[in-house]
Amino acid sequence: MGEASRKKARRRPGTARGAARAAGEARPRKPKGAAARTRGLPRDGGLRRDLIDAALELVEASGTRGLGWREIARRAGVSHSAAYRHFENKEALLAAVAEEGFHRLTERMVEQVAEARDDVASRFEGMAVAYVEFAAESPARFRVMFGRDIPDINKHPALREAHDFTDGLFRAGVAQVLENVGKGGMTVDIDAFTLMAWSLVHGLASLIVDGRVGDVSEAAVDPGDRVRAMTDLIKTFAQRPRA
Amino acid sequence: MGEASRKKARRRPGTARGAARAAGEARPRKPKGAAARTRGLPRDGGLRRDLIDAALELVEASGTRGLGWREIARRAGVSHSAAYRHFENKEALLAAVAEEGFHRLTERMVEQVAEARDDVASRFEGMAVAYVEFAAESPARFRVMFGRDIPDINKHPALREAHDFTDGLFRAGVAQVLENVGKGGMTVDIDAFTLMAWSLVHGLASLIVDGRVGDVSEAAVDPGDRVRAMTDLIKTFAQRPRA
DNA sequence: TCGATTCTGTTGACACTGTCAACAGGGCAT
DNA sequence: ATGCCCTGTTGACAGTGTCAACAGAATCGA
Repeated sequence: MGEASRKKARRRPGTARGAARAAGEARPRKPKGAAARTRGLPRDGGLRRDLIDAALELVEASGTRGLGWREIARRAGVSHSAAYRHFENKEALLAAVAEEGFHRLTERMVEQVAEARDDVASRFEGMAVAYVEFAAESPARFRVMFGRDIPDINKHPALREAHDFTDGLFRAGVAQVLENVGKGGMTVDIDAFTLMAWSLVHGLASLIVDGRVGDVSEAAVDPGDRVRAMTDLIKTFAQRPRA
Repeated sequence: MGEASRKKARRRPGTARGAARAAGEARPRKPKGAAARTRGLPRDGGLRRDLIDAALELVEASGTRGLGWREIARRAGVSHSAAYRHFENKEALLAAVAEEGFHRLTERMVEQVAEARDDVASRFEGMAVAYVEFAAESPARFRVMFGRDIPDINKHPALREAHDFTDGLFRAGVAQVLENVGKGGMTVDIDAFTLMAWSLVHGLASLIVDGRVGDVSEAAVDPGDRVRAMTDLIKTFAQRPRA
């Protein structure tokens, strides 16, 4: 393994493209006209959708490790590398998967809040239940959303937006809780409080996703029940008699 | 992509080995004598160690995604596939990396506890600080330890043991806290309480590792300070005047 | 209406990966 | 001394992500 200078320095015959290109949407040619949306073959509604759906299925089934363009393309009924007309690279596809994940998570949080009793504690509990249940049901997707398959979320504006929306929803809920519970002349840093709440919820979700809870015996405890057990615990301490 | 039956069904000419083999240590030949430790070339102390060290460096530097046998082997001064005399496969190598991670984490927790003031709250805070600081300093290693690069920890007994030891340490600390704080006739489920504490700590660590906290302005808050801010917050609520 | 342009998909290639079989030499026990 | 086993090398194979070159179809500008 000594001998420097092997058979490197091939490739890149003509142009010098491919070197610097944003990880954005698809391969650009020329922005020019603004109406470049419904060109080319109709293809029943867009290959892009099909590719995302196929990727979603595969990610759910076997995680992000065994996810390959060839299999995705096969499921979508096209040849490999067709996907490169719709996604810059694999990371861009995963960003789309993550984006859909945040949309779904937001939906679930809104649902749970709507179903909750009309007090801030119940509403927050609803969001936490939605968060953890979502993670438990779609662990691989959850990992794509929060893991390092997408090293820099800022390179994917749509994903960034979806993330921020979910984030804002959660923060608003936490702020309400704090407002409601924080009487009594205490001054608490809202950011620190939010981070604590998020850590609690995200931590439980992560531990479930990574298979760290429920090793033996009790088999499968409902994730929602775990969250409720936690909030009950907090209430117990909040209402405990003074020492 | 049509035409079934391509040029498959090659390989596997002679023996039928490689089919069923545990994901344990290295390629077994015959356990036989118990003294098979210092055979072959001396190689300054074992290639296995060098491989783990090289893998550690690379994992820290660029995560588990760009981790390749060839580069690892090059750093260790051997040829690719030499590693297969010491590790069943890549997962086994990662398991070794994770195992070392748990050992290191345990060390740090013990250190912090030793340095802490002599009350249970401080000792627990010390463990939490160790946990989160470790994650922040070695995010890639933390991910290997808790992520899904190793799908089933039970296939790696040494890793399982290291994990369980750390886990036990943490649980013992939480149990002490509960014992100390749980006066007042309340009955709390110790498992639920432990899970809550672990979720809080692990959640903060995960959020930091995945770059979810500290997006703007405040740049780099010390992870230990974040933990202390959290425990202070909890104390504030624990000691708040009754409503 | 018609040619030019631009999308979108296919084909085939390249560099690179994990893993394995076949081989080779050194150290150990017999 | 002999033979076995350990540990390393070499070279291969199947499979990966990505790209260049090509080809048909839909649209736009004239």
